[in-house]
Amino acid sequence: MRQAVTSNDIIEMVRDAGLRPTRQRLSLARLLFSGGDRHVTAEQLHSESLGQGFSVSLATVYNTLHQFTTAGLLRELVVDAGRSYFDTNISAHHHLYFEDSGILRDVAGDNVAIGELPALPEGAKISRIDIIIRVKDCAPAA
Amino acid sequence: MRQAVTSNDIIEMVRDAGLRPTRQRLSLARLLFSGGDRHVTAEQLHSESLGQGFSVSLATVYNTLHQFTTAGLLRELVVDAGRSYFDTNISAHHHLYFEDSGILRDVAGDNVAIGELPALPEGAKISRIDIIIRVKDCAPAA
DNA sequence: ATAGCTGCAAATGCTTTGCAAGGCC
DNA sequence: GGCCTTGCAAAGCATTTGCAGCTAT
Repeated sequence: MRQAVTSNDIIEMVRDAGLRPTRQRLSLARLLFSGGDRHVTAEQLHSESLGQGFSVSLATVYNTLHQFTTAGLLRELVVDAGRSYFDTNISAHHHLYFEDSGILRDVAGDNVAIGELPALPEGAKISRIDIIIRVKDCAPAA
Repeated sequence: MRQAVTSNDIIEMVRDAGLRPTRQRLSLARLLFSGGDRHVTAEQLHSESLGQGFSVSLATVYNTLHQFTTAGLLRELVVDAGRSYFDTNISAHHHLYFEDSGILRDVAGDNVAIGELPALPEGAKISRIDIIIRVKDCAPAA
């Protein structure tokens, strides 16, 4: 797991992504990458930032999330129409989605094996394989 | 593959789903289930119906698609934020998604094997496993 | 007759964009 | 100083909803 706790790490991470280390981006990066792996929506991250006392506009949150995604710091995932999550864990892994609570949990990549892949059309390259295991009726412990 | 070509088949299919066989639902069902397997968006189905000379409001298309989905005649799948496809193939299978063209293709369920499943929280039941293989850079033949 | 369905248009919710002001290098 | 960023508010898009009128049974 990526460890980026110090301010310098955060600054460097943003700079390495080819982005200016502005106050907003650093604050958001700190929220995203200081703890363990996270799955957040733009809305969630926005209210978190407000809760922590620094204000970032929602538009900037969206912009930043997409910039981080393009830079490879985040992975976007779509579970429901009209709701995008951003996953701070960019290693190969899959997801367990609790339909009732909307909670998302990682599944280690090697817990789900993909067998034989279908033949791809000539020239096509796999950019990613998303596996979402949808679960019902029982909310996770928390 | 489901074969439902005659009007009677269509009527029965809708009736079996617990829905009244109205003109609109029958027309849409005919578009959806007369050919082979299809992946359509609400918007697509709506313009198809207009093209065929019968008019159905977009709201009704959405309602109908969701009613069919709830009844188990369709399967909804989300590949991109803000775009829902409805798949007339409800058997176990997965998808190849061409990111450039937005085209979706079925992958036979047995071409992708799921190995060991992660332990689920107590009481949880898998409602579905979605596997989307995202492909880049090459549009399919058609 | 009546319960269910449809159509329209307005409302919703998430996301993106345009543009003026501000901040990093 | 110059260019990238930000913030706000407005626009955008897909989808849903409210309600009056219509239709299958």
